[in-house]
Amino acid sequence: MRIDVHSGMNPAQREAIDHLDGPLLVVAGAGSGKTRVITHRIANLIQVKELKGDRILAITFTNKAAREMKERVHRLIHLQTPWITTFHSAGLRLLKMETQHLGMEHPFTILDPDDQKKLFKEVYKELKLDPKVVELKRVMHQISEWKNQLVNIEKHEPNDDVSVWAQKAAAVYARLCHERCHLDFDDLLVRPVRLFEANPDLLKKWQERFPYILVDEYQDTNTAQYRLLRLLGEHGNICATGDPDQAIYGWRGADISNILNFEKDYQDRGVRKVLLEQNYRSTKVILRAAQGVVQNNTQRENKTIRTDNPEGRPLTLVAVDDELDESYGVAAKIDSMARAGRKWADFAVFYRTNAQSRILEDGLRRRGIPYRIVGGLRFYDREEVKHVLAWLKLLINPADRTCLDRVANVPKRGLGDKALENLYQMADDQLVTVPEILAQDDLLERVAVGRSGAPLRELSRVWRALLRLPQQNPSACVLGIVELTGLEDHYRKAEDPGEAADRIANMREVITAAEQYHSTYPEGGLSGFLELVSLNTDAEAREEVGSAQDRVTLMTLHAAKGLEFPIVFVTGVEQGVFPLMRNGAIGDLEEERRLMYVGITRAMEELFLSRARCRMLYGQTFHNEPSQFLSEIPGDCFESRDATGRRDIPLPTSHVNPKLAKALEAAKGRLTTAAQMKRPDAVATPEEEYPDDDDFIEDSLGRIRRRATKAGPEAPIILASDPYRPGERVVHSTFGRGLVIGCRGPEDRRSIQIEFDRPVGLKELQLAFAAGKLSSA
DNA sequence: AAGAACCATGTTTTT
DNA sequence: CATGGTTCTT
Repeated sequence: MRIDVHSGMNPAQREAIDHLDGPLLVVAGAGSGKTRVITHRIANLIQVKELKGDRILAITFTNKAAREMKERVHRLIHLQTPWITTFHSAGLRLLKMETQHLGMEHPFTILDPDDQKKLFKEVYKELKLDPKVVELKRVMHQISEWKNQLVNIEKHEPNDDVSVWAQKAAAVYARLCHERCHLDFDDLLVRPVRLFEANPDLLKKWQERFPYILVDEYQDTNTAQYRLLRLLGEHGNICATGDPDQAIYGWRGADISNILNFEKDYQDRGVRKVLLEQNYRSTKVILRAAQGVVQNNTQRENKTIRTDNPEGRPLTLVAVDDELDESYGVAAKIDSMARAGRKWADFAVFYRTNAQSRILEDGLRRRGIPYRIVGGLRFYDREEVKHVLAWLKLLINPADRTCLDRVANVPKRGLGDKALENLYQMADDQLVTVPEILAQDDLLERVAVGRSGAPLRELSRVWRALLRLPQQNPSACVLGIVELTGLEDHYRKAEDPGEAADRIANMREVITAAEQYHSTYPEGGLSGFLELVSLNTDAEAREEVGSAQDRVTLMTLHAAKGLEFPIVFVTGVEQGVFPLMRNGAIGDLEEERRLMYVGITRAMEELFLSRARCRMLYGQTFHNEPSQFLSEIPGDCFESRDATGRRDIPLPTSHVNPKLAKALEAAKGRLTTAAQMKRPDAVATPEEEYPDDDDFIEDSLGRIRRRATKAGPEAPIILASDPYRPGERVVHSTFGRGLVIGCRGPEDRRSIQIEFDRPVGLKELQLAFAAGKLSSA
């Protein structure tokens, strides 16, 4: 039996979507059920065509989207094995199955962006290129761009300085990658294309392997992705969905003309096109706002979205003083709506750049609102986790010098650049890998001489212990690494006891992840686990498990695509921030505008937009005008209007200058909570919630300044052995009188922070040293 | 070789 | 401001 896609479709639309063979293009506005079309098609291919699930290739852009799609398909039909993945992990899987065509000596490992940068530093060294002459980033970016555009770099005619060097660097980089059996992210797309182009039989095999291909977010495909699809999808059974108005990845090479040319590309295969304009997600007001913004784009196919949903509550525009007020305001509003019965998970807070998230987090934390951040600093990007993974990679690929570099001297064993250089020299001379040297006594003894002898033998001991780990059991390997390499001990000794616990907990998380992987895929082994974590897919999955709890979601506007939330806050809606300007120029205004469109259309019921009049950005305060996009939203979308068409409606901010109020209150020696100050009419908020809200101090000139507000959960941890407590007055024989802020660091190297009276100011002293000079005041 | 202290430098968005 | 790189000191 066939599964119905959507009751709201007209017969023509339904006919086109029900027709499973041949090319189909679904151009659909936000919230119109694109993904639903794909998932239902997958289900129907399996049910109606009686196709085996693994003959279907369904591609999305983010791991999140892939996972959601999998879940949806699984709900529709319970047996399932389609390849539902991102382009990158599809490429990785394919390359792993065709490794022999890559001509590498060892199983390859994926270079994470951090290691990639380190590798480029080596490239620079080899080329004797000074990073001041040509920026590393630029060269890396240029090469990545070439790869994604499928440019033949060797034959490319460089047209400026950067590309001259990039071309040279690319050659060295490629050689190093080959020697060390590395693939980078771009390779995961490019190498399959190259393999298929060079090997028609192989291509044929994979074309037959996947007689049906489905692609979501086709507007975001870049040249390499497009080419891969053209090659694999030559049979014409390709279904693409997308929305040109949501093309937001131009900066990484996505080419909107791919979707615009779809019909032409598949003309001879009887291409069908369906336009879906019915929105099932948002209220009418929200859609009017979205439409109002996006229709200012000139490069755009005319398309409107409409909905049968109710008119809904008007949008709210909030103008606040600065980013701190913004975070308070957002948190206060969420808090009050939650008191009125909303779940935390109903809320999402969006921002243009990741840097904005920290203060918003602080605001939520201060009110004790549970939240989760999507993206940003990821689990697998943490140093301690990377160290663990580096050892894992080394077990798989002994040629991975990049990983060896990372961990050889962690914890400090006394292995410096010189010692490693000798080791590499030896490996090159003997045509062996470094791990082989470490595993063989005769080779080891030849290099373990002089000062680095003992450290090298220690490294060898570690490596030999690791070699005994059972590679078919990833969690045993991770556990072994954490314990045998000394990483655990190393981090236990970290300066800050809290940090030490965090890092060790993170490494334990990797063990748990490996355990989970092992129980789900018993055959996957170490390399299967690595495959998963290299693309961060696992981190996202666990993130998602955590979010089954009720939490507010924080994320960038980019990360928000494809999602929906009842209540959405778009923050930092200021000229310069959104649209983002750098060097005084907006990169691509129309793309920024599409990003705004994406943001607005995530909201199902209510939308709040906020802007700060001034905002601190890398140490400087900027005064920002309202975003131009605000004036593009029709005035009648807002709550009330004045002569200019709209009014900033102060949300939780009172008209009292908060700084002044704060200073006055502080002078009286009483604490005022943010809630009392900014929401005089609000439900009384217990003062205990903001015990450390005294974030204003008077500086030496008598001005009122905001103190760095790193308060909250990072409140100083007090040890029993600390001689003084925060808040105590002390006298120092040199610096005079002062107020103890707190103590920190491990017990044997504990330090004390004291705010000394003017003019000395804040100082941090080693307790061991300073104790004799301190006494209670 | 390791750590502290200094300076410079530059900032989207993601796989 | 925060990160990274460099130089200086031990």
